[in-house]
Amino acid sequence: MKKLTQRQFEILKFITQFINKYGYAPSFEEIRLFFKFKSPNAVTCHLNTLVNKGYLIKDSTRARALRTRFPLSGIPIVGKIAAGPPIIIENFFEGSLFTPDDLMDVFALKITGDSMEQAHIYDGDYVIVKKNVEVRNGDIIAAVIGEEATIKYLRKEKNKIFLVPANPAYKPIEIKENLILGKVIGVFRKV
Amino acid sequence: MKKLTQRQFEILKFITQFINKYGYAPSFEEIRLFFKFKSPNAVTCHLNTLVNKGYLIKDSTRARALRTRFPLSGIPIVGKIAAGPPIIIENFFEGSLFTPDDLMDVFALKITGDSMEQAHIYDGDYVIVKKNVEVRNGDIIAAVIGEEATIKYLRKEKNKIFLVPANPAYKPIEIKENLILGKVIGVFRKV
DNA sequence: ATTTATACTGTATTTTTATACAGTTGTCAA
DNA sequence: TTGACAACTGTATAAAAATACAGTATAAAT
Repeated sequence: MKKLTQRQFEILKFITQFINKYGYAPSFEEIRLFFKFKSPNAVTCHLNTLVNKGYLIKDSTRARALRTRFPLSGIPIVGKIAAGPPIIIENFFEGSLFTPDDLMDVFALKITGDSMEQAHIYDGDYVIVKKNVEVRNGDIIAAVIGEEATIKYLRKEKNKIFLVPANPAYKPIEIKENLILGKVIGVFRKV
Repeated sequence: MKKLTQRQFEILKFITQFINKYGYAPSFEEIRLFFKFKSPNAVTCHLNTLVNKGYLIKDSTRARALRTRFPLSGIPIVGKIAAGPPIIIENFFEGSLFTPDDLMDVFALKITGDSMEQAHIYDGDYVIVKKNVEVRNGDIIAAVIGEEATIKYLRKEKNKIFLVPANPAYKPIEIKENLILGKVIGVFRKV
C-alpha cells in the first residue's frame, strides 16, 4: 500500500469522518467547501490519487458513491501503537471487526442464565449469531426450544441432533434441524 | 413505532440491502427501476411514509442522503423470537449493537496475557476502546505503558493516577493522564 | 358514509453533482 | 535539468438526482 501525503491523509480523514457522521459520503462540492478549494478539480485530483493508492473506492457517475477501503463500520483493530502522544492510531491497522460482510445475516441475542459459563459466556452478554451458514459438530449454535432461543454446543449423531450445555449439570436435548437459528460467531459484552 | 405495510417493508428492505452492499443509499431512480415504478413520485411517496413512520432518515436536497434508523452496521438485538419456522426476526427488535454513534472514535485491541481474567477478559479477546470520553474511578481503560498498550482498572487518588490489574498478583502502576488512550466500552470474542 | 391512507401514473423543472480540459506553481528525485 | 508528482486555479458542461404538482384507484379506519 502506497503512503499518503499529509494533505491526502487530511482529505481521507474528512471523508471518513463525514461518512461516520452522516452515513453517506460527502459530495465533491462539500469537500471543496470544507478545504476552501477554489476549483472543483482540486477535489477530483485528490480523489483520483486516493483511489489510485487504494484508500478509496469510487463508483463512477454515481453521486456520493465513495467508500473508504477501511470503513469505520467495522472497528479497526489496532495492533501496535506508536509511543509518545499525540498517538496516531489511524495509520496502524490489522483488519476490522465487523466488516460489512461479517454483518450479513447477523443478529444478536442477550444471554440470560449461566448455562454457558464454562464457555466464558455470562449472563448479560450478547451472542452474535449468523444465519445461513453450515453448522458443525462442536460449534456453539443458537436454536429454538419451545418459545425461547438458547445457546448450546451442537452434537450430531447419525440422524439425531443434540444440544449440549457447557455446564455439565444440564443434560443434552434432542432437537430437529429446522430449529437451528444459526451459528454463534462471537460474544460481546458491554463494559 | 408505527407498523409497516408489506410493500413499505419491501422498500425498506431494498434500501437496507443496497446500503449494505454498496456502502451508500440508492438514488430515487435506482429504487424506481428495481420496483419497476413508472413514476418517480411512487418513490417519493414511499420514502416520505418511511420517514414519517420513523424507519428512515432523509436529508433533504442531498443525493443518496438516506439512512435507515436501524442500520445493519449495527447488529440488531433480537429479544423474543416468534416460534415456528420460518422464523421472522426482522420485525422484533430491541435496539442495536454498534450504532454509528457507538462507532465514533472507536478502535479495538487484541488482548494478550491473563492480567484481566478476573474481569472475564481472556487471551485472544478484543477490547473495544472509545477515545475522547471521560474516564472515572473503577473504569476499565486502555493506556500506554512504555511501547505497549494495556488494559487495566483506573484508580484516581488526589493528583495521582494508577492502573490496577484485575489479577491481584500484579501490582498497581502509576501513570500520567496523557497516556490514557480511552475507555473500554466492550469486549468481543470470536467464537 | 365519509375520511384517511396506500399505492401508484404522468410530466415538468430545478438543483445537485460529477466530469472534462486547459493551465500554474512548487518540490523532489534521477 | 528534466521529468514526474503534488497541489492546486479557472471555466464550462453533461448527467444524475431530487422535487413539485396534478391526478387516479383501491382498501382500511372512524
